[in-house]
Amino acid sequence: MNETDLNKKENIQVVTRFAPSPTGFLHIGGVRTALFAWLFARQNEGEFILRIEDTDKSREVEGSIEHIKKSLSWLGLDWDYGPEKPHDEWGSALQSDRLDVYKKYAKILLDKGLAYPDPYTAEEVQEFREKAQAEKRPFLMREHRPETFDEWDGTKPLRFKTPTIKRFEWTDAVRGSLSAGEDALDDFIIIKADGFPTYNFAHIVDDEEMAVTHVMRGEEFVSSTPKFLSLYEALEIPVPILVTLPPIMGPDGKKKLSKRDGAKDLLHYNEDGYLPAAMVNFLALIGWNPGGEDEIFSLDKLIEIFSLDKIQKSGGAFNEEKLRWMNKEYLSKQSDEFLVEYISDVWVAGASNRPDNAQLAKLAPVMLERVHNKVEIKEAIESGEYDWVFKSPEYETDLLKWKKDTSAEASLPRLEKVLPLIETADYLTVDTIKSAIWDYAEEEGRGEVLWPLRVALSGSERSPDPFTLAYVLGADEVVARVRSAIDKLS
RNA sequence: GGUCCCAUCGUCUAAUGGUUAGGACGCCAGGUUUUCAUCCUGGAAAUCGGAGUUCGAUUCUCCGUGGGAUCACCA
Repeated sequence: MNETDLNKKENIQVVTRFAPSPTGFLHIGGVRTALFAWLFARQNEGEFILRIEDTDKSREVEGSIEHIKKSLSWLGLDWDYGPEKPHDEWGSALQSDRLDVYKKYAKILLDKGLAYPDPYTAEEVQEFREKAQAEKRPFLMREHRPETFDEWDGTKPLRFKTPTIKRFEWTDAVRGSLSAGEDALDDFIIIKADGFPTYNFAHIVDDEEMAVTHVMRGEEFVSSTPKFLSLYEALEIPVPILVTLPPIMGPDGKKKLSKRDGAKDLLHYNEDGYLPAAMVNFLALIGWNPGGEDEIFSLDKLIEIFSLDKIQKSGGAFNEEKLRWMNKEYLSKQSDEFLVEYISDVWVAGASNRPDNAQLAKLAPVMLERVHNKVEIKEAIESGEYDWVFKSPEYETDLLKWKKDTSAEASLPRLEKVLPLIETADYLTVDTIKSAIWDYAEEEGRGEVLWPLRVALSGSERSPDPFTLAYVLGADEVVARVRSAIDKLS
């Protein structure tokens, strides 16, 4: 290879695609595939295509395309060509718009004598299948190839006539050298009776037309790769680089994550308060990792460090615990403004027990320290954990008893001492409140002073510290609550 | 069942012939200004089994075992 060739090789325009069928929402598994393909394209300053494989009208679900687009956009994955962005040369990225293209390629096979109309009815095919099973041998349609057939008029399915039955060996960017024998080869349908192509045919035609260089997909396609290879040969088109991604397994690690087994719509995670950056980071680390001990990567960083050779071969379980942790990591880096907005979303607008904006701003960092997502915030609110914000606490007098004391009454003189301190304190920040009380607390014993004060303000066994409570509540309310506690004990 | 693939703590993974097999999540314990939480420190926790190659296998080979994928006019 001379220098020119080398340069040419390096200058190859990388093109990847994500090609979902519009049969519903996208879940973690599908999106991870999209993420890897996108990362690779962006890293190589190539193109990323969103191709919609809508060749099965019966399975199509209304609104899926919009939903898929929303899901990718949420994560920050953009596409250069998609269902609404056709390409100047190859046209639409929606397969149902491309029927003529598939016919053109079918014609090539027909002309070569490498395709034939299937003469059998579905029932007859089923009989063949059952007979083969009864005889305990593999069912192969190519054994029923008709010797002669009419010209294809488009009313019957068109089958690929596998030219040579042989063993195929190929290289997968992740799995390395793979091979499969003759059993993996058969005459498969390329155009259905309704005129739509099958996946097996359409994706090969489109990848060629769209100049896709790297095909990234799940391992479910490995076993049909010999069929694809056979088609590439028949069509005389080059095989793109095949990249088999490991499956994402369900939480039990046994089965591939699927809608059937409860895989959630990606956008549910948005509603539940997961940050797109956290989700991207989490997804990137299932089935891939850069090798070091860092685990927190921004999208830009991922573009920089992503590499095909670090993709795992075996499947990885979807661990929601780790996602929660990841989300908290990202939450802790957000601005106060963001967090106020974040929490504000959870409280139903206009509800009576909703803190005002000033209170929310004070509350945000305190609440976020205790939760991983919006679901947990909602739970905390509903369980009354933040009732102290808007109503005077109700509690048993005995709760005012510090654990080292014998009775709650021991707290009385301490609260009486605290009252003037907290009354005249500066409510500018948590620290200014703290400094008004701290010396006394040190002198008397921290728990002795702070526990009853905290209970007086929150009425609860668990809560943020008393200084924070006071800061959120404000001087008037604090004084009233401490007085109320003193009354209880008197 | 045929074909193909995979195999390190419970989970995500690092280390590829030589390490006390490392990190993270989760779990447990201790500590940090009172409780909760945060934070810090520590701990328990893995190379599926058996042969072979080798001075030495987590790493290479083979055989088992286990798991997965696929065998559609679905993608």
